[in-house]
Amino acid sequence: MDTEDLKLRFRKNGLKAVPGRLSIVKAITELKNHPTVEEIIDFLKTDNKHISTATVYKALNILVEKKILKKVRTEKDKTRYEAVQEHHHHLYCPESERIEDYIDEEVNEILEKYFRKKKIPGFKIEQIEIQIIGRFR
Amino acid sequence: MDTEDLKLRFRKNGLKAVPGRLSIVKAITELKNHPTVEEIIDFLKTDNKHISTATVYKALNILVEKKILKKVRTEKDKTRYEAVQEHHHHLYCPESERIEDYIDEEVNEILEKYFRKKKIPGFKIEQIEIQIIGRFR
DNA sequence: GTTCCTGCAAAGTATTTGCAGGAAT
DNA sequence: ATTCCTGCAAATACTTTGCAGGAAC
Repeated sequence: MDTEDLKLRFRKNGLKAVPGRLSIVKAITELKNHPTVEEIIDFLKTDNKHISTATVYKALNILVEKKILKKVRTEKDKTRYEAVQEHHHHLYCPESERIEDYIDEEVNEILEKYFRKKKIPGFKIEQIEIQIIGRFR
Repeated sequence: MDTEDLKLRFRKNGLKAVPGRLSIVKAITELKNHPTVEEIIDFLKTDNKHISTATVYKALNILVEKKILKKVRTEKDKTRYEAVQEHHHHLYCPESERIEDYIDEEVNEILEKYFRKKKIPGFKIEQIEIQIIGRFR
């Protein structure tokens, strides 16, 4: 994610382009692993960027609200975060707690087509997300 | 879920068929709404069954481990629980935090067939769960 | 200059743990 | 008899909040 794009995106959402927020989003995109708050802070520490826990939490909440980030939750306690990008799904291994993005236009089309035909009474579908549970080898 | 069946299931898993556990699983099946711990305790209170928070948490963790219950997590903080039954998916409305089970053999078959053909390199699929996000009306 | 961000410490909520007594096997 | 469950209170883990100073607009 390009820094200037990101700044624009912040401003479009009425957010100031402050270093804290920028570095948080950059950390999440660079880490890739759907990091926890702890992992984000550690990453920034390694980068010699100090940022307090409270600031990270505050920034994360705002960014989720503005749909720049998204929460990812597993059966474990800690919330993980990812940068919102194209429509994607997750490969998840409960044992290692590893999560990978899974992008597959074909399956999207199949599901979209299926649910266009097969309506669910009383429910308006906005998005479909698949969680593919298994093991990495 | 029948009480005797449940007791058998407990014993098969090396768990004692104690009242606490029985009433918790019954509460979850009767509540249907993927209840939180608080909702489970409130439900039991109404039933004049007192049970301490710690006991509920301990029981829930054991039952999840033994695969009699399952955690259901949303972007909100509180963990919700459901009784494990047939393979199903979730309709989820973030606004109302309402979750409904969605059972659809047809979509299971479509996905199964699709992923039998289309392998994901380095990943062994065990289960596929769809989260259908939208709004109830 | 105004509004919003940042950090610290304190508070809040959800969940876990240790231990002593009690119930199921 | 043994093993495991139950409840209480205390502890822990994660996240939020209030406030004062500082940075972006």
